[in-house]
Amino acid sequence: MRSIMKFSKIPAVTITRLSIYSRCLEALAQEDVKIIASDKLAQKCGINPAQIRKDLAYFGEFGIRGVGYFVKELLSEIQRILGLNKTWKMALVGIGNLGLALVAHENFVRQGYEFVAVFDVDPAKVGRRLPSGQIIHHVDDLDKVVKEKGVEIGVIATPAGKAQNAAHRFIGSGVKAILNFAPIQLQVPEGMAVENVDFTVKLDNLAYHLTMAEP
Amino acid sequence: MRSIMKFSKIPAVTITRLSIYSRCLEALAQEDVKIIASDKLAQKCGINPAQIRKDLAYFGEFGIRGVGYFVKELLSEIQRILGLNKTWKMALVGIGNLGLALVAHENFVRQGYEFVAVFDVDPAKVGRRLPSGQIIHHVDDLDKVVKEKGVEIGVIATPAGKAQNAAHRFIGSGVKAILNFAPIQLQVPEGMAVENVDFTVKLDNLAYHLTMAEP
DNA sequence: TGGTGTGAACAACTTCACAGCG
DNA sequence: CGCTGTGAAGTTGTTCACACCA
Repeated sequence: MRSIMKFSKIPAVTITRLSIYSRCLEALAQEDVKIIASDKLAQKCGINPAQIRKDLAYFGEFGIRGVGYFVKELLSEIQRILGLNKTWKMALVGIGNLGLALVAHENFVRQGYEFVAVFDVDPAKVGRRLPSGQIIHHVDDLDKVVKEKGVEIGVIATPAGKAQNAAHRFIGSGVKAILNFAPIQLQVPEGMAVENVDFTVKLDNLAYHLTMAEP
Repeated sequence: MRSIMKFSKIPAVTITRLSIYSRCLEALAQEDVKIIASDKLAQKCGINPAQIRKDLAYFGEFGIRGVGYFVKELLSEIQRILGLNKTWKMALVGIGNLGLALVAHENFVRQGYEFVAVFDVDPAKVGRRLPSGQIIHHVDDLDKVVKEKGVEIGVIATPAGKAQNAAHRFIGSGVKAILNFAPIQLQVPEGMAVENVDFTVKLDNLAYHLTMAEP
């Protein structure tokens, strides 16, 4: 049964947790841990051990009964499942403070993600070259550049008011996945994957928690 | 029954959605929309209308049957529920690209969040003043400064390897809420609220989606 | 009349508990 | 023996459908 995927509706959260497992396993591999049981891994991730086993079971049987999981092997299986055995090409729209920070962020490259193109509308920025090497294109050229470079994931780091427009450009250019940092609910057609990175929402959660915890 | 909270275990996701509703309502208020029905609001948020009504019902009765909700009134009710009728004081650890972008991000202030202190370990940075006015303190002074300034929310924007240490500092200083940008699962004591802002995980979700959608 | 508020049905996800295997 | 893999039980969250009221 090994490595046979049972596509019986995998919960969305399972994928998120796989990503977390892979992180913990990377740390373990670095500490030279060879084998780990679901209980220990669970503790490290703050997740129930049965949950881990169930999540993995959607994709195959990766453990050894009575023993646990080989750290390196499990890590590479998870990375394969997530599609991290290739480099994903990303394009960024919005070269503000946040956009710059994202392009400069070395975590992406280490993880198999790469910014191959960047865009803005500001004429003062267009044509300039970033420290990381990319030339800033005008958003009007997005369609052309995205197709030329084979961009697969669009990243939006514009102000909220410009985000939907940026999304439209990506949609038109055939990009099928968007990572959205703007605090707005994007309207996209069926089949388009959108993930929101939304610190305002997270902060509101904390504010609520603190307000409730008051005496 | 108006304004009476029925603390009967409110789902965590409800709070997240309230934050999204408040955003949509802000946009509607700006477009001078006075009244909105749950169906329309649902469409704008990409959420089921019954879900919206149920979420609101946890906190009171804010609508008028046969009519809908007064936009401004509902907005201010939600903001009150979330605890946004005050300014929350935040401290940031880690003045890298991301940290700088966060401090410069004007969205926070507009929303009632303010960075009152910033920290780093780099001697070359400590003592300098940011464009936004804050002096960079050494992390060793975190406890003192946090108490002096009455910091309520800690923000971690360090590399993964330094994040747990930063968390420990915040824990020791009495801060009860952490917004964590580092790609690591923080270990914190009971009663501490942690929210992770995790774009690597979000990207992995997109990568998985794209991999599955392949022919 | 038309949309809210809500019990009741449904769906999704999590945890338990233990058979089964290395 | 000990830990995985997994059905079954439990829990949590979502949607339906309609009574009820402005």
